Parts: sequence; structure tokens; C-alpha cells
Amino acid sequence: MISSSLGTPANPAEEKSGAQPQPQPRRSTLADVARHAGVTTMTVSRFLRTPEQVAPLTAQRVEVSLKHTGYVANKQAGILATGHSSMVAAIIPNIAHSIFSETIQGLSDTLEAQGFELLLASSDYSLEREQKQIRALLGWNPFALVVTGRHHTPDSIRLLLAAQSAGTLVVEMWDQTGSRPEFAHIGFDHTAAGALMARHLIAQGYTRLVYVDSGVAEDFRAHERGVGFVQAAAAQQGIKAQVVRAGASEPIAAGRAVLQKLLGAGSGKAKKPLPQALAFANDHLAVGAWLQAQDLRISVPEQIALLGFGDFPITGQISGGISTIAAPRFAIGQAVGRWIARQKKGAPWADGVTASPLLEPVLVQRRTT
Amino acid sequence: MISSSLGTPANPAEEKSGAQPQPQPRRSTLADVARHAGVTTMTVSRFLRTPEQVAPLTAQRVEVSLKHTGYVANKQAGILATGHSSMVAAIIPNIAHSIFSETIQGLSDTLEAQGFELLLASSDYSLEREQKQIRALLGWNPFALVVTGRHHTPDSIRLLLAAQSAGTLVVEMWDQTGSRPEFAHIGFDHTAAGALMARHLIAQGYTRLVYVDSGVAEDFRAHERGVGFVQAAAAQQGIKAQVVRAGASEPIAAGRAVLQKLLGAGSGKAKKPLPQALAFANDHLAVGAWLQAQDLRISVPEQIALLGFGDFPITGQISGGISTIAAPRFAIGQAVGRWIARQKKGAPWADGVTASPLLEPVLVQRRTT
DNA sequence: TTGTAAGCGTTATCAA
DNA sequence: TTGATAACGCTTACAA
Repeated sequence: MISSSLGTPANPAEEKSGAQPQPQPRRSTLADVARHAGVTTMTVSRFLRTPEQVAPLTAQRVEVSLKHTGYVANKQAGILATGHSSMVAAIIPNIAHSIFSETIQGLSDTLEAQGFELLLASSDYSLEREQKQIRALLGWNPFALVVTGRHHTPDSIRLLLAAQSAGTLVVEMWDQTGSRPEFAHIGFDHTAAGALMARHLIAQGYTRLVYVDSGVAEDFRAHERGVGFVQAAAAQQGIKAQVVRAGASEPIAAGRAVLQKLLGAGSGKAKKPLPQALAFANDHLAVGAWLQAQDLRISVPEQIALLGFGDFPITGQISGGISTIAAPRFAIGQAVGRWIARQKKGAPWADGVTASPLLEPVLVQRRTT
Repeated sequence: MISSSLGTPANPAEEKSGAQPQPQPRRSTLADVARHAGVTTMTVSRFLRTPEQVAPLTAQRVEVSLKHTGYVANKQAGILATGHSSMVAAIIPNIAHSIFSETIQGLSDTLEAQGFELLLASSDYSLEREQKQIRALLGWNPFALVVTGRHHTPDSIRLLLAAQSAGTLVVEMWDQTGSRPEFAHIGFDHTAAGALMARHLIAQGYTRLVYVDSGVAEDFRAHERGVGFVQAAAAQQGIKAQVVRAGASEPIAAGRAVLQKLLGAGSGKAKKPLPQALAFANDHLAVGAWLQAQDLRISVPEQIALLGFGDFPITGQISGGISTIAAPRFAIGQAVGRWIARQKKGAPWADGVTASPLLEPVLVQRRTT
């Protein structure tokens, strides 16, 4: 139900035409406050920023006028004058994915505590959209621009480099860039995470492995985990690993479908041997497969082992728990926020060379592997 | 792993002291472009906004200079000069809750398509924090400010009213305000949604009902659904309804705990009759209770019926499906975005009086009721 | 078709 | 301790 029948019309053009020529109330400015207090704008500005430099009596008058006028400082004017912005812009692939929403929550919490504000855009896993958004967000002159991952269009990279050399902090998050990073990055190595998955399954004695990749074409990190998975498996004698791709639909449903399909391929005439263990690009896929296995009365992990990625709450709550890789979703956001705050306080740019064990993915073994 | 060892230092103070006094590159401005093109800033500005008013030859030169300088328009300056902002600010209780992250996704998608940008804050379900955030966000002079729900501190309301009368659109979302709304609102009536839950359970023949409220103290909408639930039950002969409160922990775990506790209360000496049906403040709680019932081999809905709220994807995927109320999480965000876009195009402020059936919660009966 | 001048609301700087 | 003035980067309004 949408409704907005009453209240003050926001648009003066909507006022009854016969009404008094009551001027549209403006937002009050420093000048309004100053006039009311009988001082100049500078005195009010000073009171706001360095009250100790204002005489106590004046301060009182200004304070009253501030309240009276309901003054709210205009940030655009402030930023224009100082050149310093308290805004941080972030681009993530998808806000609704719990993986990124938690990162944003971590980022937002940390930044807010430090007096920053968050301008958010979601690229819907499209590098094209990301490029447009980088351009649009840079127009705000943000203190920092946070992007997800290290895959960008060439033009995006040009924009980011230019912004960085003009003083904007640029951070790539969720990913671990190679040996010669152009930008600061806070995340982990997804190839290594994929290898971790494979090694765990192998250690448990499974030999026929499948990595179920994300159905999202531009989910580069999931693809990289698949690469790491296959490489790690290939490094071992007697291990067979393949990659299949989940559907692009809702991930739990896609996970159900993948299990169904893999089982189907193992029956019929050209009977291939069934895989013994499945590693998934994310926990939602794993949950879907687990639900499907339940429905089919397939015992997990005896008949098939399942390993998720992400450690979403549900994996810990399902009976016995689904084994998974705990990805530092929230911690990455926090770390980015803290790093940005540290830079503002003038920490040297390169002080982030420390490794943080908090951001390393960790295997959480539960009942499904 | 955090690392940022290489790349261009962002802070000129970090440059090797012996280096050439290479000036920190600034972001290029209109003036830079104009100089390069041999015209004035106005010509460049015109080219950017009304290219048809610029002579073709001049336009070419300007275009080249634009590329050459890597110009990105400064939004603060633009907004200050025009007084029109393309920014929309939104405050939600929690970004990580799938309920709100989907609303934000809907809002963000719609706004972006219309050329708006989204400034986001999360209040962590605190009215105090919300008040601070309203103040902070209004400083950006947003085109519109979107808040969640209709519960705000008196000071918040004052700020919102002042902003509204100064021309900022104010929208309350997720809630259906009473008969005399101060602000536009896009959402639904949570008391009615609670009543819908009760009536459904009663229609299925259950007589001993429990509403499991959210453990979050300031989740007013969940509380209101509880009120509606109890009222609707009280209006029927022979129906007993009570409200219990879930724990404040992770909601799936809290849902498990609630079921456990309710069953415990029904055993032992002072044996109370067990409830026949449980309605939950959200689907995660319901999923938790369902998982717990599975573990205890309690048959659902025969021994106990479960009804969720939200229609999160998981409820449709669990075997047979969990009955729930489909809340228009994504649609609310879209509707808000569309409403804002319509206002920009000069639609009369009160054109939103239409009811939208898309935003009404709908009961989805599956296997658990 | 292009340019000049003034101003948006704030802060830095210097003077009183 | 306070004030005058000149920016910040852009757009509006008007002039050429």
C-alpha cells in the first residue's frame, strides 16, 4: 500500500495557487545563524569546529541561534571549501548476497564509528556497470573508493589509478592481488582457498571430486577457487577432479539441481562412477544439495560428501552441520574500514603489509565431509 | 591478508624526500579542460550538459581535452551551484538481514537506473543512532531521505519535518502509517499481517497458538505483528494465543531454542498443554524451529505447525516447504525508488495515494501448517 | 555561439 | 576574540 495523502507538500508548485505567497522555507545556512546571533558566519563556523576559540558569551548566543534555526551544515559546501571529504564509496557485486551484505555491514559499522559516510553501489556482477559506477562515485571526491575484487575493465583501472594518484584511497577487497599490486587490497587468495577445499576432501579419503562452480558468470572469485581446487587435486596421485557449473537460478534451488544432475549422470546406460565428494562455490549451493540428498535418502557423507564455502549461519544449524570454509565476510569489511580510518590519521600508506590471520579462510569440518 | 606494499603512494608526504618536487597531481577541473581546449569553462560546461549549443568544431576540441585530462565532474560543486542533488539517503536497521538487504537492492537498482546515487546508513535497530544518522545524512542535502518504519525519536521527527518542508522528500518504508501520516510511506500494515497469520492458523483448525516475537528489542514491526496476531486470535471463540520472545542470538539458533523451550514447558510436573501452532517473527526463526523438530523427530505440522514470515528462499527449498507470509522485501525498495523518481519528474506529491496490491503480504501455504 | 560576472555555503588566511 | 576577503568548482543569467 502506497500512500502519501497528507503532510506538507514538498514542492511549492503544488501549493494552492490562491494561498499566501508564503516563501518556501529554505534550509538555514551559516548566514542565517550568524544573523540571528548577531555575529558573522566565521564566528559560527568557528564555534562549530573549534569552540574553544570563541568567547563563552558569544558561544552561548551562537548555540541558541543554532538551535533556533535548526541548522544542519551543508556538506557539499564544506567539502568544496576544505577539499576533504568524509565519504567512502564502495562497489559490491550484489547487496542481497549475504556474503557481501555482511561485508558492507562490517564496513559501515567501522566507518560510521570514525565519522565517515558510505556511498554504496552494486554492480550486479557486471564489469561494465562497475566502470560506470566508478566514474559516478569518483565525482563525489570520496576519501576512499572500495571496489570488490581485482578484475576491472581497462578503463576502470585507468580511472582508479588517476584517482589514486590524485589522493583518493583505492582499496580492492575480497581478493588477494598478485605480487605487484596497483592498489591496496584486503582479502585472501581464492586459489589457495580452493586448494584448501580439495586437500581437505583428499585427506578424508575421497578420490573422485567435483567442484560445483557458481552459476554467475562474473563471479571470478568462485571460478578461481575452482582453479585452485583442480590444481591441488591434480598434484596428488589417483585423484580425479572435475568442475561443473551450477545454474544461474536461486542458489539453494541450483544446489538441489546440481546434485540431482550428478546422480542422474551416474545411472542409466553409460554409467559413470559417481563423485564421492562435492565442493561448492558457496554455502547456499551446498545447502541445496544437502536438502536434495535428504529428500532422496542419500546418506551424507557416506554416499556423498558435501563441502560448502562461506560459513553462512545455516550451515552450522542444519543437523550435524555442513562442513565449510569460513570466509571472513564481516571481518573484511571491518578491516577495510579500519585501514581507511588509519590512513586518515596519517598512517603511512604502506603500513598494511602485515598479514592478518583473521582474514585467512579456515576449514570448518562438521558432519558432511 | 592485508597488503599494500606497492603502487603509487597516495600521500605526497610519503614520497622519498630527495625526489623531484613533482607536484601532487590534482584532479582536473573544468578550468583544466577549458585551458587545454582553448575555451572558457562555460563552453566545456555547456558541452557536458547541452552539447547541441556548442559549435561542432569547438565540441570536437572540447571532447579531446576531456579525454586528455581525464576529467570527472565534481559533484559537490555541481550541487552547490544548482541546488539539485541526485543523491538519495537511506537508513535501514541492518544491512546484513536479508530482509533489508533485498529492499536496498531493489532501491539501489531502481535509483541507479534513474541516475540517483545511494547513501546508506544502518541504525542497528537503534533510534538514537537513527537520529544521528538523519542529521548526518541531511547534511548532504539529499534529494530524498528514506527511513525504515514510523518509530523515531521526537528530535528525529523534527529534523525530518524541517527537511521535508525545505524540499527534501521524506519516505518511511516498510510500514503503513496511521490515518494522518506526516510523511510519505511505502509498506504495509504489520498488525494486519499478524492477524493474517493468526487467521490462517485458526482456519487450519489449530486452537492453541503462539507468536514467537523477534528477540531484537527495537524490531517494532515484528512486535506489531504479534499484537495483530493476538488480537485476531482473541476475536475468535475458543482460541488461546500467547506471545513468547525469541533470544537475541543468531535467529536460526534462536528458533531452535524456542521450540526446545516450549516443548520443555509442556513436559515435567506442571505439564501445560503444548501449543499446536507457532507463528514466527521471521523465517529464520521458523527454519530453526523446523530443524529442531526434525532432530527431535517431531512431525510437522501434525504435532506442531510452523508459520514463518518473509518468504526467504530457504523456506521454499526445505522439503515440502515452510509455510510463510511473503513480504515484499524487494518490491518495497523498488516502489520507493520509483516513487522518488516520479517526484523528480514533477509528479504531484500526493500521487501515491494508490494502493498497490504488490506490496500486500500474502500467505504462502506449504507443508508446515 | 561564446564569454563575463555573480553566486551557491562553507572554510583558510590574514588583519583588526 | 572576531571579522573581512578570497577561495573551492561549478552553473545560472545575461551580455557580446
